Order: sequence, then C-alpha cells, then structure tokens
Amino acid sequence: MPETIKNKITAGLNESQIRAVTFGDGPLLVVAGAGSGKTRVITHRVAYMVQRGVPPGRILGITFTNKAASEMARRVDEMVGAGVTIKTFHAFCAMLLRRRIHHLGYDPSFTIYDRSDSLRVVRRLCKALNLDPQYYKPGDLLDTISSYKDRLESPQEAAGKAASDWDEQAARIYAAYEEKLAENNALDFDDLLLKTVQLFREYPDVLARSQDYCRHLMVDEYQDTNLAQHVIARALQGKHRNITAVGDPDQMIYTWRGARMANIMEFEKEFPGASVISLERNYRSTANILRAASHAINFNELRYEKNLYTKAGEGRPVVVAGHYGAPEEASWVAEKIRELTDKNGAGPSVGVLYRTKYQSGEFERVFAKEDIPYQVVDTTGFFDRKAIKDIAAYLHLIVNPRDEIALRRIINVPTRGIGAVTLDRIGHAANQADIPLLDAVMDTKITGKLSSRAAGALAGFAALYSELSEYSRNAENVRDVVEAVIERTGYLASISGDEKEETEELLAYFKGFAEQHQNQNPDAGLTGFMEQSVLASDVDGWRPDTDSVSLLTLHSAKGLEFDVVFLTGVENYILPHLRAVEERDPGGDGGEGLEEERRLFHVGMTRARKLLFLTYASERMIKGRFEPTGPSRFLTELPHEGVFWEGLVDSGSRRFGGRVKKRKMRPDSGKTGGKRARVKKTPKSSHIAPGDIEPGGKIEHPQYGEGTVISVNNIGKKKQVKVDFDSYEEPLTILQ
DNA sequence: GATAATCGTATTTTT
DNA sequence: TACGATTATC
Repeated sequence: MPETIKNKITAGLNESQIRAVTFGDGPLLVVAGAGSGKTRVITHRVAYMVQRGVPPGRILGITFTNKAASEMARRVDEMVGAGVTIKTFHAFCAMLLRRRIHHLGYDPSFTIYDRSDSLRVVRRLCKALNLDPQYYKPGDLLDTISSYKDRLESPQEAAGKAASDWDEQAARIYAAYEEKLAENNALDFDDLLLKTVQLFREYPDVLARSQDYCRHLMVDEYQDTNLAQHVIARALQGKHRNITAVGDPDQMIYTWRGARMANIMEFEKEFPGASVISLERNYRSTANILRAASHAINFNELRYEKNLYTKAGEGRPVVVAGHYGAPEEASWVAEKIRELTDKNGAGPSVGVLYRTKYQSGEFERVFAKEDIPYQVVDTTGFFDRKAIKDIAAYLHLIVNPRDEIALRRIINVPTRGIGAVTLDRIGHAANQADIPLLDAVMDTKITGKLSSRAAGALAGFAALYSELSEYSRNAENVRDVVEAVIERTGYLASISGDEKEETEELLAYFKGFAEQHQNQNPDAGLTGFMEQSVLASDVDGWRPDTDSVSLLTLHSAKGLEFDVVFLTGVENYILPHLRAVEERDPGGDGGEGLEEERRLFHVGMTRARKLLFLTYASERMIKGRFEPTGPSRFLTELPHEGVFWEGLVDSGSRRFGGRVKKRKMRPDSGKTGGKRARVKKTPKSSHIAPGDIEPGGKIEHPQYGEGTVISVNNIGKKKQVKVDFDSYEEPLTILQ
C-alpha cells in the first residue's frame, strides 16, 4: 500500500495503536485499557482494511449497545463512507434470522419478547403448574432460564443438572417456556443468539454464507460476551479466520448477565495462533487518577497484566472524603460542584457515580434545593412505559397473529368487557382445537358458545383487529399504522385524569419515532419497526453534557468520561456490595465476586479526566434502617502518593482494612440480619492534637487515641499523615 | 372491573 | 423508607 494512505490512517496514533490498526490477517486480541483510544483503533482498523481492498460490505463490526453501534457507524462512515455493517450481536442475529429461521420452523414475522413479555409467560406457566410464586419467583426462574440459554444449555440439560426441587421446577418451566414461545412464534433476547447458533450448527450452508460475507469480524467489549456470543464469533470467523476482538478484562462487570471472563482470558487458546496487542497509553486521565486506579485494580488476581501510563501531568490529587451520613455526603458533593462551577463560568462535565440506584435520591434532593441542574441517567426506557407497550402490543399482534402475550395484554385494553372468565374459556377452546388464541377469538363458532354479552364483546374486538390488520396491509408507512391503532382503539379516550396529558405526549413521541424510522428505513416495514423498538432501548440517546451534572450507576457509566467524577458511597456493604460478595463466595473473603466489585470501582475511577473524588459515609439507610457502613476496603488499596484524605474517619472505620465482620444476631430474630447497632454520632474533627509530627513520633488523636507516625506528606498547606494507631489493625491516613 | 389495602422486597441492566 | 405487585373488597 502506498505510504501516503498508510500515513493518513496512522496519523496521530501511538506505536501500539498503529500495530493494532495495521495488523494483517488472522485472529487478534486488542487489550485496550481504559481511555486508551480503542474506538479510534477500531475505526482506523476498518479504514485500513478498506484501503487494503476489503469490500466494506465484507466487514462486520459487532458492539454491545445500540449507542456504541451507532457511534461507531458514524465514525466509520466518516472515514470510509457507508457500507460496513455495524450492529449489536442481537441486531445482527435478528437480521440473519428474519431470512433463515424458516429452517427451524418459525415464521419470519416472529416477535421479539423483552423481559417483561417473557416474565408474563413465566408467570402464566407458574400459575398453570400451580407453583407457589413466593418460593418459585417468576423473576428468579426467568433469570435462571436465561443463564441456561446464555450457556447454550437445553431444558433437558437443565433437568439433568438439577440438584434441588427448585432447579427441577426451573427446568420444567424452562421446557414449557420454550414450547410456549415457539407456539407464539416468539423469540426472547437469548433466543436471538441461541437460534443463530442452532442454525449455524444444523445448517452448514447457512453458516457458510455468513462466513463468506465475514471476511473481517471485529467485536468490541469482548470481555462482556457470553458463551453464545463467543460461539457465534468463533463460527463467523471460521473460514477467513480474521477476528479482531477488543476488550479489557479489567472492565468485565456483567457476570450476572452471563459475561464470561474466559472468552477473553483464553482467547489465544480459542483462536490458535492469535496475536495480542495491549494498548497501555491512557489519553484520558491525569497521572494521579490513573495511578490510583491502576494501584487498586492490581489487587485482583484474575487479570491480564497491564501497565497503563500517561503523558499527562500529575494533576490534582485524588480526594477521599468521609462523612457521617448520606445527606452530608450529598451536601459535600454539591458544595464541591458549586466551587468548581463558580470559579470559571463554563463548568466542567461532572458525573456523580454510585453503586446502587437508590443512592441517587439523596443527591437529587440536595441538587434540587441548591439549584444545581442535574439529570439522572434513567435506564427505564421509553418502550417500557405502559401506554407504549399497549400500543406496541397491537402492532405486534398485527405483525404476528400468533403472539398470545400481545393479545392477552390488549384484548381488554381499553376496557371492552372481556374479563378473565371469558378469556379463560376462549383459552381452553383454543387449546382443545389446537389453534392460536386469536383464531379462537375470531371464530364465531367458538365465541357463539359463550354468553351473548361475551360473544358480542369478542366480536367487537375481532372487528377492530380485522380493521387494523387490513389497514396495516394497505398502509403506505409505519407512522400511519401507529396513528390508526391509537385512533381506532380509542386508547387516549380511555385514559382519564392526570395521566392523560403524559400519555398524550408519550404517544405523540411514539408517532414521531415511527416517522423517523420510516424516513431512515423506508423498506423496513412494520416488522422492522417493531424489531427496532424492542432492541433499541436507549432511543432517547442520552449523552453527558456540561450544562448539568449526570447522576448514574457505575454500570451505566462504562464507556463514558467526565472532567470531574464523584465516586460516591465507597463503603462496606455498598461498594464491594454485600450481596455481590456473599452470593459468589459465601462465608469467604470475596473471591470472584469481590474482584468484580473491584473492577467496578476501577471502571468508576477511570471515568475521570481531571478530578476524582471518592466519598463515603459512616452509616446509610438500607432497607429502611440505618446501617453502619464506613469506608470500603477498596480505599485501603489506594496508593499513598497523590491521594488526599479529607474529613475522616469515624467509628465506622473499625472495620477499616479488615474483613467484614459478621454481625451479631439477636437470639429472638427469626430472619436474617437482626437488629443492628446504630452508630453513635461522633465529632467529625479528625485533626491531630498540635505537636511535632514526623515519622517515628508519637501522637495523640482525639478520636483514635495514641499512635505512631509512619509517614508525612505535605500537600499544599496541609499534611497527610499516615499513623499506626494502637487501637487499629491497619494504619490510617489522616489529614492535618 | 376498578379501587383500596396489604404484602414483600430492595444490586447492577443491555439486548 | 418506598415502591411495585398482588390480593381483597365493593
């Protein structure tokens, strides 16, 4: 290739980035640390391939979220023009299945069920099998089913492995669930992957065609792939053996959704002859932030050794700040944000990160009071709203008349006098005749046997359905169909009171979305639109902005960056989250669960460009009770250099650095937990009594008593002092 | 069939 | 504490 083109593609890249971008054929793993410019590497690598003569249509890029897919598509289009396929695993599989799933006995108009649809199926099955929903919780059963499917395990295998009654019932529900979905001509999210694997395994010609198109496969966020996705990736590259997997084991935070560390850790074994390139230069954070984050993640055993470095300056120290409770923590954060924005009119982008969603409440309260603009990154998508799901159910039913879940959802919405009893009878009749529920509803021979009132109501619905379905067949575009459904069902008229306005807005938005989709995908039709609606949950496309503070969980912060990050609630029980640790290492010191929590901590820290604040409180309201929490063990894993401790440490710190003690149970408390002692309010001063402070010297602290100074660090006007107090196992670092 | 009362539960959430 | 989901009641 001519040097000039090569130069254009590699301009501004560092050496390992260039190696990754210009790597030739064969399997390649790019281990891309946080902030190492991996999106750049991927887009430039695609451009490089195109320059080398690979037709864009033969390059397939896979990402994890729609947001990532559209962002990457945009950047690739900019560099090489359109033509490269960039999709999520699920969208890619859906596309393939629409064309090929007839082999497996499904109709190409299949519905994709989201979690709430699946949950309805499971609930119905539990009821049918008379399972106690208190013990056999539908949500838990569904999670279990889903993880079987992630691992490509059939109901039979699940039954074989069952080690308890609960497992056996779960396997039974799994089998029934699969049957029900097939009956409904529906696939859940896992099926999109699973059926693709099945298709590849059973129909070599289908696989061969896909392989032919896949001269180069690029998979981003490989650390978060589950087994099914890994198998698909392996199958796709089977012919040309060109796979570029990009990921960072230190950012694997989705084990609970089936992510499998082995996929990336054993990449070289899975793809023989693979090369590995590490991107270690960080372009995002200051040296202090990067040092703190690297130091912390180094406590993990299960990782690729990486040595992140930056050429950025030291920056300001990472600040660790303790508070009495969550309200104080929130006020402190608000105060800091005020300081940051007061100084230089245009404020930095600020992210407030927390482990659990409920922690957002305290910040919202304080920010509202203090007039700090904020936005909570809310993951409850637009398509989860009831009104949208209702209208969508009509649309699903039009596309796929066998979709019983959709039918049951809307047959009496708006209310039209079709109650549970009527539905039950129709259901039985449909079962007897072995026909889809909708066919029974539409069959006057069947409905005629019911009371005339019920028969009339059903006839009304049947007429409505025929009308809508007829309309849809002849309609020019999707927006019109959506509008027709809203109008002719009289949906809005049935909503009363204060919800009306909101519903109106939602539905208007839905129409707008349909119109937009129509313009962008003129040929996709109603089926394509419905698929998009289910798969794209982040339609409203949130992005960080500098006009307001972003409040978000650590999980949703992945892939984002902010000038200033407040990583809050870095506490025992919260940041290594108690359940995450106990669930996966009962009675132990943490194990894999702890390592994943530590990765989460690391992900949070590495979101920061310039300033990083880590905050904790001594107690926190959990499940309606005040629980003593105190500084997280992760805080003891920070380096001494470049970390500034502020406003420390009260009685919660007794566990500082130590393992989490089992709390005493009251003898009479039947359930888990028991009553916990309330933390006494302690004075918040952490200053050491005056006197000479130097290494080796003895000091007396008003709260911690006597101790020996280990080291002194001058930071600005203050001193950071590490002290070995007689009453604590681990040395504490305090600020003077 | 709609509303009120009660119950149970609270980690993370994309596709 | 606070919310959603299920159940009880009219």
